[in-house]
Amino acid sequence: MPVITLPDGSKREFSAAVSVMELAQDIGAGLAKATIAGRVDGNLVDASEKNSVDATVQIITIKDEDGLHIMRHSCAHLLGHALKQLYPDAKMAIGPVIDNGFYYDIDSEIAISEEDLAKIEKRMLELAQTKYQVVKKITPRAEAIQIFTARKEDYKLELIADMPAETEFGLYYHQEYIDMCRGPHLPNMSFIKALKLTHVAGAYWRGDCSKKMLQRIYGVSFASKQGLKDYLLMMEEAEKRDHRKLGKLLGLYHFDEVAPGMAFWHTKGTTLYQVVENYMREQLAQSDYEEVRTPLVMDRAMWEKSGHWDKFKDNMFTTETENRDYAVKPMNCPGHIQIYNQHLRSYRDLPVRIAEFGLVHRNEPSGTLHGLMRVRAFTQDDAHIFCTQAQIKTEVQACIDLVYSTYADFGFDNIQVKFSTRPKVRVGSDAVWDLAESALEETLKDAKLDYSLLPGEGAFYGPKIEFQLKDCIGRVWQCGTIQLDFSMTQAERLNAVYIGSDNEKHHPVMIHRAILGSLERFVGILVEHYEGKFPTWLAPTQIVLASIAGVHNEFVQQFAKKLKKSGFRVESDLRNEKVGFKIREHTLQRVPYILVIGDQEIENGTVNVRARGGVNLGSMNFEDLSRLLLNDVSKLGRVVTQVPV
RNA sequence: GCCGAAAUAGCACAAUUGGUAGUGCAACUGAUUUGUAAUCAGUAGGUUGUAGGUUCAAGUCCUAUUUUCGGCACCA
Repeated sequence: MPVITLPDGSKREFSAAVSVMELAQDIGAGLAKATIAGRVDGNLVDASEKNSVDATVQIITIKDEDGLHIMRHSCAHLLGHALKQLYPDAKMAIGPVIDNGFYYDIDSEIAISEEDLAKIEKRMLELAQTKYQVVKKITPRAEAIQIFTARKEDYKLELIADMPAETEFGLYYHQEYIDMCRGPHLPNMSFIKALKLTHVAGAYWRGDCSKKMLQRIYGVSFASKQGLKDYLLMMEEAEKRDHRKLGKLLGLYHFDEVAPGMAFWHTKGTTLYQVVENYMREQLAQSDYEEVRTPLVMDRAMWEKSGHWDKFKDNMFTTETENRDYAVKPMNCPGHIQIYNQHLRSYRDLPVRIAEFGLVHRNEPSGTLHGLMRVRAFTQDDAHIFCTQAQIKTEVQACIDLVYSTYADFGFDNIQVKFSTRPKVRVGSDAVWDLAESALEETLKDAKLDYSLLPGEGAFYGPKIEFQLKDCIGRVWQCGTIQLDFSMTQAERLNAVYIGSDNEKHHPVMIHRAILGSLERFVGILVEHYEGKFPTWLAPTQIVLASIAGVHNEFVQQFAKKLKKSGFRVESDLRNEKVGFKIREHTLQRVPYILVIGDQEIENGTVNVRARGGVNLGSMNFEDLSRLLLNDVSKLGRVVTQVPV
């Protein structure tokens, strides 16, 4: 006699075990029709699952987040169902839910092309429209093995083999198609109304590059056709922000076959880059760093000693001359230790903070290159802080503070924090790693940051905190990082020392930190974040002066000269074109201010100010305009909502 | 690196079953002297990523290669 408590607190009593679906029918036919699954005492279950004891039950419909999730998961099954009809020899691996959608990994001799997706999608929708019922059968282990053996589903068998403790498995019957899953799933495929298979790509079985590469079919699905439409439109809009497209359109940088993964910065891109770099340089000065420059190429022996050669040589560019081997630096730390070691340090000198806008080269695998986000040559706003163990917390905290104030100035407020611990390939003893990890995590906790753990993702010399930002389509990129290193300074590595108050030699702890990370990547993120509509302090060209006719050109040039003298980045457009044409071009170039100058302005000694977004701020003289511009520049990127559109 | 796809004028794109490589913008020349998102006319621009091959004939088919794109693995 189960008593079921509903979320509103009301209770219903049943004479026998009752399923979620039966409960929904008891409440009303409409609800039953909308029922996807249930949450019984907090656990998600299929709508068909019987419950014989007292419980709290929530009915899940497509309107619930869980309902949408379940529907997407069932979409993966539907994909399997359709795919096996079209490609009977395909073997199904795994088909989980991801953000906005789902994928299924399959193994097939036949390569599925993007064109084939439309065909599969069509079959999926046809199958969904038959409104067939999904039947779940809890199946004993031996029988499940028998079923998948008969069906030649090798990957399902491997999954079963990897769960030796399980005695039974949930098999979902989609007409003739059978999939194995914990569930829950839709009771009926007609809930699926809006889906699209988006792309197909390779993916290693179980994410292991030593295993076979499967074909992964990605799809998205929504509760309504409008939801899908909105999503596709949003993606289309997001792709317009792509820094590779905008970089070309705005004349910021380009890439060339002669140097794959290395940017050619054009003058406007260079300006943007320098504004970012100089901003950071100012922060360094305020935070008591000393800036240095170290060689790009250093003797291979030094890299062997530092541990880089052993752990990192596959990613290093090398060169050789006069029978001596060199490597191009992939990191700045060894160079900074050379500078640290140039004189004997006292404990009174610590912490020593050595910073460099360090150009590093890393021979990244060809398949990883991605615009400015993943390159082979990039400049880190790098620094190494040499300190005592007692100083770690204060120094790490200062770095965290610098990350947050910097990101706020650039207009970012959505920052993901990750804490990465010891990787398989590493230097240093476990005792040292214990020390480093706990020191870093403790600071992270004290800073009250919301972070997630990435076990095994640390640097080879120490654990790290990562600060990640998202690109236009939601891909996450690591930018800032703080890494704790007890190893590199040891005698057997690069042997950095200081004399302690006990008059003995000690090895300092080294904190590796970058705030922006790579200047290249950070600029790429900035381009996408602002869609090229940079706040005035960052805009490569801040002001364009447009003359109406040739007779106005002299005044324009004088006015432009005055603005330049005041430190603004100014262009004059004196071309023999209509002012509408000029405005269109500079609007497309996302210039924050366009100054229009004709007879009226010259007569009054003013300029007519058109702000980005088409707002006419009226005519003003040089002093008023300077005040306006200075005020705008001083805001940096902090007030995101006030960026002109 | 792995799987799949793509590469045509400075840029964005066309080019039937293999049959004379085009259009728009940009560039250049001329006219126009212009008031807040495109003035008009004309001219020029290409070994179709590179290297081979098949064919009477290749942008199109085949092979190799480079780069790019989407993922995967990697990411100090």
